[in-house]
Amino acid sequence: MTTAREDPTGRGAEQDRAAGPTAVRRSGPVLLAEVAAHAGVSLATASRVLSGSRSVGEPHRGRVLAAAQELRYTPNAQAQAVARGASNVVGLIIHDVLDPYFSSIAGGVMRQVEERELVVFLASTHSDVDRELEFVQTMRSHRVRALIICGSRTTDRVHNERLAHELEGYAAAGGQAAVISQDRLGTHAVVPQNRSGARALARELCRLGHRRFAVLAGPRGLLTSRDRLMGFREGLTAEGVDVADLQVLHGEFTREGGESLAAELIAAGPLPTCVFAINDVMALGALAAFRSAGVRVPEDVSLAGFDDIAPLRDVVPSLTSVHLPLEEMGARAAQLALDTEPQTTSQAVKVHAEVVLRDSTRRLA
Amino acid sequence: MTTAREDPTGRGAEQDRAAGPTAVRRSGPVLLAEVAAHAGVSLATASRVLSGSRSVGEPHRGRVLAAAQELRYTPNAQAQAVARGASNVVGLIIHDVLDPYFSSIAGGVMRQVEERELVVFLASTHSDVDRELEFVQTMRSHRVRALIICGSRTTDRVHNERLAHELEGYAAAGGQAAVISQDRLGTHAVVPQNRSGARALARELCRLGHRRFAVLAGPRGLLTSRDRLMGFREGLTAEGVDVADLQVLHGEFTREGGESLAAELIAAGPLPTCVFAINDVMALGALAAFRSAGVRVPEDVSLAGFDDIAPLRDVVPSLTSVHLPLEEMGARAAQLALDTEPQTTSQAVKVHAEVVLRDSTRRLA
DNA sequence: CACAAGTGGGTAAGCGCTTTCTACTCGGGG
DNA sequence: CCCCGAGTAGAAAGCGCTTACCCACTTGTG
Repeated sequence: MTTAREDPTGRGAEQDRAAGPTAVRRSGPVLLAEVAAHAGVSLATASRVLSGSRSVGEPHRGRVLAAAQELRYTPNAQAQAVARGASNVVGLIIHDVLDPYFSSIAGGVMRQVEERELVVFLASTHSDVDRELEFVQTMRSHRVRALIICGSRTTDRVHNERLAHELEGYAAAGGQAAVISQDRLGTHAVVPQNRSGARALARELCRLGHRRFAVLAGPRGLLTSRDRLMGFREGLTAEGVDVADLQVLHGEFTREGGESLAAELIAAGPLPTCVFAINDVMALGALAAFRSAGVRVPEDVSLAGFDDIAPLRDVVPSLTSVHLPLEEMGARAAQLALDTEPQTTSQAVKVHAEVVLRDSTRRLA
Repeated sequence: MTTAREDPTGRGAEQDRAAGPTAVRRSGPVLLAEVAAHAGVSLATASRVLSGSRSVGEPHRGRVLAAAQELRYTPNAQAQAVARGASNVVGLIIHDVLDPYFSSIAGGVMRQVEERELVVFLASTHSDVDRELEFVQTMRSHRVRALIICGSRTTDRVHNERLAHELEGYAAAGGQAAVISQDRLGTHAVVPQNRSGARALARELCRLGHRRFAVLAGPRGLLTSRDRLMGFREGLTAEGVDVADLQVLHGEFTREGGESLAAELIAAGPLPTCVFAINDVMALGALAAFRSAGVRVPEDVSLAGFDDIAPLRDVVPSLTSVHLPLEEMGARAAQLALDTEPQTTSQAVKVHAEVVLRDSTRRLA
């Protein structure tokens, strides 16, 4: 009784009387076994030639290479991963590719990944915590060798615990993870200095003569938003501004969020002299709202954002913001996850946030 | 020699009496075999419960689920793919995540992919044809069930043939591919009507009274650029404008490209009344160049772009462009690649390009 | 009450690779 | 002349999982 093992090509040994080149083509990808058969060597030898794991003598080596070429053989990466017990894929979880904040970070990650000849699994959560969790699972399932999660963390305790639990499982299985924005998940972390950046921004704005501020903040539970707001308050206090009458409006962390909050602000009555949108995307929305309401920036109101995203370059008036090296942050996170030895304790890299004053914030007379 | 291999649970094969604290934990992920052992059932049963491939009776079913939960089992997706002979990953090849044109398309693709509970491999070529080829190989290697390639195709014959060859191999192995921008690769295609869009744009601009134009075009070999230029020329001719003195400058297909071409244009002497940048990213660069040279848009020169990318919303003056439903194009490509039966002949979907006149192009007196 | 059809469990044969182990051929030193 | 590596090929045992196949056991039916 012939077992399939003895017929490496996967074709029937019996039916295939003329086992030569005219053999019936199986459908689907070409197998290593077919290459080996074509070259007249064993499976092991073919494997060794193609993956270069051991030297193979010249008569054989050339034949295998030729056969692979001729048959257009492409190794099955999944099978290789299973056999080797190690994959060469990296997971990247972001909120949304369409948001410049995330695409910049993704760009930085991609560069690092490409340098190492790995591939990346991209998943976007659209700010849904359940999807986030689900994706971490998926990534674990695919045994990604490194996992990078970026996107503002929340104060949602239940979710954070679940996530930490999941990441622990991932780490236990030998995976490396890096989170951008928060370092309380037991993984490596790249942490932008949101609080001190916002503090510095408040100081600069006060020095321009502003005293009456409004903040367009993100959802209450968002850490990034909370930290920046906190820093901003501290900065104001330090400059002697009474924080009691600081207007704080909470809304979505998006362009639309910024737009509608600004509209609210306009409708609410006398504008403050300066508005701080907690991130640039919201600032752009606010700018649009101001423009369509006939409120001039910076003549009627000054406007500042945070992140210094790329599209800011083309906006008039140029927007004051707090610069974060987004691509570099992505790259850094990738490095942490990729270049650290598995058993090392997790590292946290702080990223400086630098105030950049531009035309959207004017000096008060 | 490790005996642990022969006993997947890492515990005694018989009763679990010796288990407990002394159990030797293997490192790495939890295996299905461990779950099965923990639940006291066979590997097959555990597999059936977890993947739901066959009904399993209640005493066992519950035990397996509990064991999986307790041990935090996560199936090895790679091994599943190998065993099942089918993967659930989709490949997406773009030029650059940082370019809004591509990130929009990617957004559309992602949505479709997520709806189907698949994952995506993202690769960016940075406009390097060799990398493109390489990535197609990689994707083949990973046996992605669908592959979406987007990014302007070139006239480079050698490369196109290699690519077509590679894609043929991919298709032969049962893969589905869709290309955005060109339909000559034997795959499904989503083809924006670049030529007719540019033609319509030319007509509208002429109707605004413009006669003297300059085109900031991309690299000569780029099909997208070539088609748009051709359409623009046709449109001008149709409106009775002599194409002979149309200024055409070739440069990079990027913001910097647009910026330096515009600078060249300014330096070269008297400006035409209207400049057509072959895509929006270049238009934004041109706008910046004009601004810093003190050339007012649209007072001194009108400016139009193509694609209608998202960041255009925040630019002043609002930019005239030719709208392409980018996200939808990505979604459409994903659908073609994912919902078509393998043996069907490849389809080409044409995408209408709609002129949108805005403030950057003025009517001449 | 024998018999076909239907359930649900285990055994083991795969999936397409890698890698260990074994076997064999050579060239030299004792 | 034999024995000992060195070097290289092949057989086969994995990798972690799915599933065909088999069998013991219900049920329902004539």
